[in-house]
Amino acid sequence: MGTHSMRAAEPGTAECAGFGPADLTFLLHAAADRMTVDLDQAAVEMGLKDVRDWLVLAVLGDGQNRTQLELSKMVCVDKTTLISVLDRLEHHELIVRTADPSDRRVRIPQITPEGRRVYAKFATARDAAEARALDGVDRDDRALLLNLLARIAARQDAAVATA
Amino acid sequence: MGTHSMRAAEPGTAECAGFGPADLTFLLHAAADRMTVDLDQAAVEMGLKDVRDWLVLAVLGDGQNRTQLELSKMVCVDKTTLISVLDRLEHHELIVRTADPSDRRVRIPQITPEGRRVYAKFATARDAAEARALDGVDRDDRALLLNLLARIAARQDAAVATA
DNA sequence: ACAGGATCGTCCGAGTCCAGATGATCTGAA
DNA sequence: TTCAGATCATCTGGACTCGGACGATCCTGT
Repeated sequence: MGTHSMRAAEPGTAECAGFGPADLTFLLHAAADRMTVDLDQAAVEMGLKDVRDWLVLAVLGDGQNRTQLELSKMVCVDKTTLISVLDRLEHHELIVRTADPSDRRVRIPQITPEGRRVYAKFATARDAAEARALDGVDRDDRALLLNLLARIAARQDAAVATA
Repeated sequence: MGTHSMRAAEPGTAECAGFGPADLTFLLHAAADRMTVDLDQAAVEMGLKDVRDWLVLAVLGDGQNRTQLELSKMVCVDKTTLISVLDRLEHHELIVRTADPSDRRVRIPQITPEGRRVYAKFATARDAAEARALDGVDRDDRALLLNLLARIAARQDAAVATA
């Protein structure tokens, strides 16, 4: 996309009428959309706005210090958009922006205890959603799925190859 | 989403820094994003705007008559957004909006010969992108991947279950 | 025949997104 | 030191998105 959404057509009632081209890109979007519908709903139920809010908490959860810029790359959200996410999380006191003593430009977002609590709560909703999505799929196949997805997601470059 | 983007952070140079939570939803988005970066680029190179433009052509390709509403559900694009896509495609004479003789409300978008030509051209770019993404993955695993994705994408309801 | 309601495509307005600019700060070379 | 250029977070303007409203049309019951 550059960058465009390809987001769900019908959020709540979301149809995304069960098929479409057996196209990898299409199926990835459709599947992602489907999951997001569930998780966004769970998010609002516990005071967040989006799955993205939760993803940020998830990344922050490991306690490693990260620049906002690093964070934006990790969660695949534009740096300018991330600002509003962090503003919201900070307002709800789920994170705090601390100053980096060694570089006064950067702000290090850190998760608060309350943030951890919300994160954990949301995690169970996520597990439930994944369980529903993969109902009847055995452990090996699930592992393979995640493996392949991670592989595709990790292909940093490739496009530049021919250049 | 309802509906939000979770789109790529850095479109062109797109990083989406190689990892993130081993979370199904996250990986789906990241993988979809990665594919989209490649395909969007291919799209603009041949005069389209988005992968979505191409997806519409793909769905229209089978020659079946479809309502714009049906179409919007199929490609997972909001019905109002689809209008601008169709406007653009029509302007480039890749599709035409024909009238349904049996219902004067509906308009049946149909692909033109030129549309088919562009579609076919894009298909090779898509194949190349998929080949790059799944390089080194054997045939069985690819089939399983597509299978599982289709399965997740097809889960129409589920959310309404508890209600 | 007709009214009430559903469904089609389209439009509008409020909200969201992002490319690029801005200001503050760091780094390295002179 | 000083200064030019990189890099951080943030802001801003213009584009995009989508929920809800709209006219046109169809359908069903009476």
